Amino acid sequence: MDESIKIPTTRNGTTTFNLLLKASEACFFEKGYHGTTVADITQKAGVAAGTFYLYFPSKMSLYRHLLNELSHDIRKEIASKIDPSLKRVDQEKAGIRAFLEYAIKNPHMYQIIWESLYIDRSLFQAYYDAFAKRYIKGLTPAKEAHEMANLDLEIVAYILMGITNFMGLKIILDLGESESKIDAVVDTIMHVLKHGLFTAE
Amino acid sequence: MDESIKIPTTRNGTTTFNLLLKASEACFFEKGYHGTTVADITQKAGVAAGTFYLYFPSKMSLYRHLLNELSHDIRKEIASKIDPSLKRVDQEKAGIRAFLEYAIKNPHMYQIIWESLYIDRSLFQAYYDAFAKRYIKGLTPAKEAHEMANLDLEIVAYILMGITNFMGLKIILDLGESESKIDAVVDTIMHVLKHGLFTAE
DNA sequence: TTAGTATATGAATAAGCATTCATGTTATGA
DNA sequence: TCATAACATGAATGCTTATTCATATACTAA
Repeated sequence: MDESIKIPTTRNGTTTFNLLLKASEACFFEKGYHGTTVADITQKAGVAAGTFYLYFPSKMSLYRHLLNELSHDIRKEIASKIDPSLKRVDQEKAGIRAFLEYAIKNPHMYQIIWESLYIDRSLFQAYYDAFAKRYIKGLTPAKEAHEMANLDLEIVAYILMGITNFMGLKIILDLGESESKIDAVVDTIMHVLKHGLFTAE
Repeated sequence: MDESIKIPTTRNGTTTFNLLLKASEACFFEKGYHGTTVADITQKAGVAAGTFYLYFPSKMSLYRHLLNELSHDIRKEIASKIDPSLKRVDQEKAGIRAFLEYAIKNPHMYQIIWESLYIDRSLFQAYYDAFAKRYIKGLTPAKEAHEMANLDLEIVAYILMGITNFMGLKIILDLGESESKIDAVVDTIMHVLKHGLFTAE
C-alpha cells in the first residue's frame, strides 16, 4: 500500500534508477502506459524484472513520479526563459516559444501528461490547475497595469494553455515537417494575441 | 483479423447493439478504455459476455466505431448551428458555442477522442486533421475577403481548436461550477479573437 | 407448421502481465 | 578481511481478462 518510491543511495543504484526512468519514458511514449509492461521497461533498461521493484512499489508509482518530475521541469524551463523586466506581452512570447521548444525536445511529454486523464483524473486536473494558477499570477499585474484587456484571467489562462498545448502537439505529431516552423507558429499566435484574428467591423 | 462490426438486421438486435454502445460510452468515461473490461460493458448493458462478440469482433473495433460516430456527430451538430449567410466572425462564435454545448452534453467525448492517442495514434491524427481541414475550408473565403488577418490557416485552425478543446475540457472537469459560465467563456474568447489580448503599444 | 437465420447465453479457455521471492553479488566502512 | 547493507537476478505465482464455443431461444418467410 505504500506508494512511495525508494531513492537509491549508491552510485550504482542511482544509475539503475535513472535507466529505469529513461526506459519508461521511451516505452510510455511508444506504447502508452497501459500498452507498456514492466518487462518492457526493465528489458529496455537492461536490468532484471525484479530490479524494478527495488525502487518502485508499482508501475503506477513510477508514472506518478514521472508526471511530477515533468511538471517541475517544464515550469523551471519556462521560467528560466522569461525576463521579468519585459512587458507581459513579450514575456508571453518568450513563454510560448519556451513551451514549444520544450515539447519538441521532450516528445513524450504529452503522453505522460494527457494520459493522466485515464490513469487518475485528479492528477490531470491538478496539473493544469497548477499551470493555470501560475498564468493567473503572471497576468494579474499586467491586467492591473492595463497592459491587457480586462478579462477573466482563469478563462484567459485556459485559452493560452489551449493554444500552446495544441500547437505543441501538432508540431510533435508531424515532427520533421513542422519542427522548423516554430517561428511562424509563434508569430501567428502573437499576431492573434496582439491584434485579434478577425478584422474589426 | 476482420475488424468490421456486424450491424444487426432485426429490431431486437438493434436494441442490443445500441445498449452495448451506450454502456461502453459510460464505462469508457468512468474508467477509460483500458480500465474497462468487456465484462463491464456487457454487464452494464444487461447482456451476456458472449453477446458482445455477435456485433463486435473485438473491444478495439467497438472503440473505433464510437470514435467514428462521435466525429460525424460533432461535425453535424456544429454545422447545424452555423448560419452560412453570417460573417465569418459570427459563424465562428456560433461554432465555438455549439462545440462547448456539445461537450457539456457529451462529457465522454474527450475520453473517447484523446484516448485514441494511446490506442492508435493515427486515429488521433486523422481526427484532428479532418477537423482542421474543415476549419481551413471555412476560413479560406474569409481570408480572401479580408474579413480576417492574413495568416497561415492551418496554424490558425489549431489555435482555434486548442482554445475550444481546452475550454471544453475545463468546463467538463469542474462540471456544475462552470457549466453556467458558457456565455462568459464565449464572450472572452470572442474578445480575444476580435481585439487580441494585449493592448497595442 | 417448419426450416432456417438471427440473436442470446455463460462457462471454459488461454494468454498476458504485475508482482513476489528465494537466492546471489557487489561495495564499503571498520 | 569480514560483516553488513544495498543492489541484482529471473523463475514462479496468481490474478485478470479478451475471446471462444457448445448450446439454446426467438423470429420470419414460405
